[in-house]
Amino acid sequence: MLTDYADRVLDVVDAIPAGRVMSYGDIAEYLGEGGPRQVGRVLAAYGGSVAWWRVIHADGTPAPGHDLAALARYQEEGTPLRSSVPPVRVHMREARWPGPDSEGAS
DNA sequence: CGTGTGACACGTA
DNA sequence: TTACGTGCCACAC
Repeated sequence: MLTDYADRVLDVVDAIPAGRVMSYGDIAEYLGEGGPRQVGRVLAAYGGSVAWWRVIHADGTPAPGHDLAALARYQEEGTPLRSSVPPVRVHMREARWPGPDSEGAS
């Protein structure tokens, strides 16, 4: 059963375009509720249905245990990386995505 | 109902 | 740059 909050999180993650990423805190801030822990918990539970690798820490490091899988996606998606080997780090300054709002923004 | 833990973030050393 | 401590919220025990 997907809670309303989980549904919002998954919706935002699914909206992240290839080559772009968002931090847990960014998503929580975009939704305006909960916190980075809640976002992470949702992805850990239902992340299997979304591009969880596009959701990473504020440092640019992917989820622990899946850093290699995420790395493969980044190389495939063309995500700007600062480090191609562990500790895998995404170039947040360039890859950070403002949110779905930027798609229809004037 | 108290304690521990976690796919986090931030400040400071 | 890494390491440590603290605040945050939700959940398992």
